[in-house]
Amino acid sequence: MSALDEVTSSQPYPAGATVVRIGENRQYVYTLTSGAMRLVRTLADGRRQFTGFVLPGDYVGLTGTPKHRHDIEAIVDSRICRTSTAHMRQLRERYPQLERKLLQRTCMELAASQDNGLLLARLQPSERLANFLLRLAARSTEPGAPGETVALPMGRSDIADHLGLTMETVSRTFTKLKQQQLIALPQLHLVQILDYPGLRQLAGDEL
Amino acid sequence: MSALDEVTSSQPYPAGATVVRIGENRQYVYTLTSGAMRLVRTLADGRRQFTGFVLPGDYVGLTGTPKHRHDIEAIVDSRICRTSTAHMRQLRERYPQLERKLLQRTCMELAASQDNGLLLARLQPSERLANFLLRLAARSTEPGAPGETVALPMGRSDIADHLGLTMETVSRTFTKLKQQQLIALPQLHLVQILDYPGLRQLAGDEL
DNA sequence: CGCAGTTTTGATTAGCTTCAACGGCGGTGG
DNA sequence: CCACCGCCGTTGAAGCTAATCAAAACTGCG
Repeated sequence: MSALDEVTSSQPYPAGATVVRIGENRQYVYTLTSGAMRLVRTLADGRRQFTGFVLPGDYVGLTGTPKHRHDIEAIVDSRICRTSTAHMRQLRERYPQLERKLLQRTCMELAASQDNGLLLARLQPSERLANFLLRLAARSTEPGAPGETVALPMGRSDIADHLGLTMETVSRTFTKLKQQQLIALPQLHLVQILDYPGLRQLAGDEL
Repeated sequence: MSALDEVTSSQPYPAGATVVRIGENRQYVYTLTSGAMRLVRTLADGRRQFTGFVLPGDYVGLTGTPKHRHDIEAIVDSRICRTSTAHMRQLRERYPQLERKLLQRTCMELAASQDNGLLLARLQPSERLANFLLRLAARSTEPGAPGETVALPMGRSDIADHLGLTMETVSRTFTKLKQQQLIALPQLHLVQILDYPGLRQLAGDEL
């Protein structure tokens, strides 16, 4: 009963709130039910990079490490469910095959992180943004549908910090993709993919 | 007996040889016994990034994915041992705690990859190189010993492809660090760390 | 000793960042 | 309900850093 309580309790966080700080002991595993969050790494002088964004349905904190390796911040008003790590431990003991699932998940994350490495090391701004938009599209609806519309809960500077650029460059790149008729921006936080193959080619295909 | 054979057989690879190609099915897990290798991702137009380097004692291919996600190339003449994945599977069934070890390993790799993301996204060339040298130093001998000397089996362009720079920039950055008395270069492929704290500070400490 | 490949160094270019100003949107208070 | 204010995003101009292009120096090797 208490375990169920844990799973179903949904905590609200206002935009800008910090859910966990880097280095804190992991006490819970979280699932985002609504809103959006970012995984943040910061340097002493303020330079930072967002390892990724958390969208509804995503898990976070589901790792093998004893401490959190990111700050987790709410981008907009959000709600998350949490499960205690103690409970997770019980589950893992009871269902050993979970261990394997977890390993597979982590391997997928590792692959994604390494893809991101190539992106940051070698891709041009327009290629990075194309990549980002396609990944976001793949997470929301079924990809490839022409005229697909994708929500951008995060601001331009959030995208910049994820892609290793400045806000200005992100903005300029958006208008460039718009001019090339690859995308349309019906609203600030809404992207319509006009030319899926073109965007995919720009993104470097395989990535 | 055949299992032992597998473990102990050591295969030679000449410099430049490709051990596995990206996308191939994983048939073996490898351990490097001598030499050095690189983990390569390449774009269609030739741009590439090296996810990491493999040094003697390192494992490679120890993942939960069914296919290799990198090309693996020998940098210098190398020898590797290999174990079939079938054998690994047996081991994992017999020793369930291996699964957990594997998960921990993968989480460490994930953390390292994400650190590298921040490096590629936000660090300046000198900061990147300082980071790289310190990580290399940490892998060879006990770190912090002043006057420590680190071997660089890879060439300058390999370092460039790992750090998201060009060969020229890497070379210039080496001479810069040399002029700042942070390092010395007794030979092309040998770095002596003169000012460990200074290098660490340049590298961004926490990373 | 000479050659080939790699590295270093130099000059130039291009692209991103920085700095700065403008515009649009939403929220708040009158 | 409207006007004002502040924030975020866009756009513009200038500066700087790393990439590019090119040549010289060094290293290892035959």
